[in-house]
Amino acid sequence: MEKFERIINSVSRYINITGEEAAYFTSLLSTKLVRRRQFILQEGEVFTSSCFVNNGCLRSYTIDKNGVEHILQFAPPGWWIGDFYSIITGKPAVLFIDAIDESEVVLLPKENRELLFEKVPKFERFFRILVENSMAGNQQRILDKLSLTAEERFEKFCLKYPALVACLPQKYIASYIGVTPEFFSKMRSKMSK
Amino acid sequence: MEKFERIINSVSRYINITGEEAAYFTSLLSTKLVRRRQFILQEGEVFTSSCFVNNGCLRSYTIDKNGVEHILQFAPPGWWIGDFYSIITGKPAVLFIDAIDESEVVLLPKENRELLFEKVPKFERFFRILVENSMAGNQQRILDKLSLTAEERFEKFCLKYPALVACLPQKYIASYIGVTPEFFSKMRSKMSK
DNA sequence: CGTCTATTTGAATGTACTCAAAAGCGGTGG
DNA sequence: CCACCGCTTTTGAGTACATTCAAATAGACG
Repeated sequence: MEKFERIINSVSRYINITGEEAAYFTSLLSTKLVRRRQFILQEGEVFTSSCFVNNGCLRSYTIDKNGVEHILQFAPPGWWIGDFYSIITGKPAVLFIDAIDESEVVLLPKENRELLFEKVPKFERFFRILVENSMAGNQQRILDKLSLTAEERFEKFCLKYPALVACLPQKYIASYIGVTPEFFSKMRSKMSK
Repeated sequence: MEKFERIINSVSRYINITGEEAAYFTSLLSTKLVRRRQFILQEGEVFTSSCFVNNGCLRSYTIDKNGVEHILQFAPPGWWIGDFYSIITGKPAVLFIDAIDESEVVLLPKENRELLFEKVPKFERFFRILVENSMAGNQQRILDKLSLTAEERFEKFCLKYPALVACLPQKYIASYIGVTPEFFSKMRSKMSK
């Protein structure tokens, strides 16, 4: 299947799967088009699917008691996005997830992921490695927020996600690094001198 | 083995293992006594072992360019601690890990963990679940740092780790929630009114 | 072209930090 | 047993980084 080529390639970078296993895997998947600003998840819904981005770009975030958005993650093509809390507990999600650009995503529902683990146990390995890598990144992000200034966090962001810096509205970057859009704007003009 | 009882129990909460598998697992482990303030890892060393706490308490942290410590994690009994970056990449660690109290830890070196995955694949499942749970917690911590005030973060910390609040020096809690010890002290006295 | 949203700019404010000094607390040795 | 030492916590004054609110400007899209 054309539309599952990317996810198969992504999986194959960590584990070897036969054509048969790949066929079984893709039988558990579905694709979905998500329009700009369209939600695939709103806080309070149960959302237990893991979501792989074929193209476009999504983001996950919360909205605090003052109505301010705080972005947890961007998901450009080839990345996974979801709500771990909801996937693990089966309870309502704490996050919103929507599309920044028109996107195509691949969905792997929790029940199917569990079937996959039963039938093809090496997928346990794939998801273990995937989440261990994410974990290393998230731990670094916590430390960065604790120890770096806003300018330094922005510089790191630019190095880590050069493609995103070019295409994201800067209020999203401000939210991700943890400052207000106004302060971010002032900071940028100061940095360019 | 007495000293591996706790880790076996911990693993058994997520996967069923036979006596034989447990025996193989424990053959890959070693224990170590860590005295108060003693390091099991200093930044720049390669440290690829996963570390399970039998008793006592450890912490992982970085030291920034001004010499200030920033605590990433506390590891009371039953918790795992390590440096994901070093485990995954094999490169020098970015963290320090030392004992807050006299502790006994169980060490699982990376090579042994990989042997374990080969021989008893369901351990892939155990570690996947373990790290998915950690991931959910870490994502929440990022969002808390982005959206909550220092007071709110402290209140959450008290709810989540009541046992730690009672026994940790408060400068460690300050570091974990991301404020200076001086500010933390003032905040506490303000909150108690 | 007009509307809607994003970005910039400025002034006032607040949260948290730095530096300095004092007070508290626990362990150790005389 | 108490005096001293080192480390943690408290307190205060001054400061800095980042926020809020408001308004102006710039861009994007139908």
